[in-house]
Amino acid sequence: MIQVAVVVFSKHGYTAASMDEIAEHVGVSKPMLYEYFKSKEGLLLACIREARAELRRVTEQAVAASSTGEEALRQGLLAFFSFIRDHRQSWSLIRHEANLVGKPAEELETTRQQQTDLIATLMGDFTDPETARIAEESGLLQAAAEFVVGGCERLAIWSEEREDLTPEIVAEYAVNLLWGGLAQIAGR
Amino acid sequence: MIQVAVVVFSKHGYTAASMDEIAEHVGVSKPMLYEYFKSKEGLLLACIREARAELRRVTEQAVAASSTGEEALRQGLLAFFSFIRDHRQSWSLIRHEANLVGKPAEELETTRQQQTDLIATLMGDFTDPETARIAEESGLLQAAAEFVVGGCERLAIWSEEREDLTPEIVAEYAVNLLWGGLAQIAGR
DNA sequence: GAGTCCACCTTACTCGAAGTAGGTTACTTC
DNA sequence: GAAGTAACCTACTTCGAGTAAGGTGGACTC
Repeated sequence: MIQVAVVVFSKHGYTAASMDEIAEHVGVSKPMLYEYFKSKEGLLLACIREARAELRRVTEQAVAASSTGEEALRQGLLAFFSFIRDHRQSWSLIRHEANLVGKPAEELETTRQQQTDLIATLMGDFTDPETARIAEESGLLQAAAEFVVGGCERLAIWSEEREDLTPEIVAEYAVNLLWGGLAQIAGR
Repeated sequence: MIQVAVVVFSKHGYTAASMDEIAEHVGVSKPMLYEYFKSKEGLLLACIREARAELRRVTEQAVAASSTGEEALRQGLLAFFSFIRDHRQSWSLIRHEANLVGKPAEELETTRQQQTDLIATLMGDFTDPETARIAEESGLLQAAAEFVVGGCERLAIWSEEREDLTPEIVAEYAVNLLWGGLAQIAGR
């Protein structure tokens, strides 16, 4: 049911997708959709929740299987970019979650926060304690995590239409950039 | 006229905003809006175009006034974060441009590309020629630019609800992260 | 085994907002 | 002053989100 909705939403976009169409594809009548998911927004929310949960699962798994900090970073990113490649529709929904405005989106913020928290603690783990404490207090750790997430999302969108780029290559780019910084690229 | 629309769109969100309301606030009738901007999407598009143009103006100006690469980076980011702080509504629209799905958004991609191109050439400028050539060929330069843009957007969203953070501080965070990389934070 | 309840599902509606048809005013041009 | 036209409005159509009210079948009571 949610799967069907994901397909329709990602095909036409949230606004253009009609509940009637979804209902028909599911093989059920419209009031049923409203029974299960309160509203059109509710349905979209459920879809996004599902997609995010799946994304979270694969990245956490990848991270957990790593030993060093740098490897965790690389594996996590690789899992992320691979997910994008293999689940375009889910990814499309996650990207467009901004269509939800106001209160209902707050629950999603929680999910997102979990994502950044994962990265933040990850970074905290492989940082020496004193530096980590300072970074944490200033909010720098959170900021860095947010930055990583945003950068990767954008990178994923960019790489979508470049078929010569495998998830491995993109993850490699991201790791290099992140780990070494621009100073390295600049050669200084 | 566009200004009014920006206010309404950013207040209720694209879907919830009604053309009637906008028309009334403007002091004109609905068909007029359709005369000038083809459709609701068209109106939103015009608003976003306007907002993006303004954003682009201030960042380019900041970059042009800088001499070294690192300073250009810092000043550009500062201009960006200041813009966000001072033009919440415009920023809100830019963030939600994803509401436009399909063809009309292509024109926006162009604008966005200009933004990343600016960053890419900027980075190319302060990189030694040989390194730059290699980076360019592999697409790394573009990738880095995309990453920067995405990271900053996310960072901007995050910093919006933290009033203790001035644009200066956030820009500083971003510069440090970008320039030095995570390795620096990790203390290794 | 007839009556009653209830979960599940449908058809057929309301209502609000996007988009449009066609008319009106007022101003320019010859 | 008639013809044309630009700018604008009122009043409509259309479409889709959300809902009301009713029907069907199975389980449960006595």
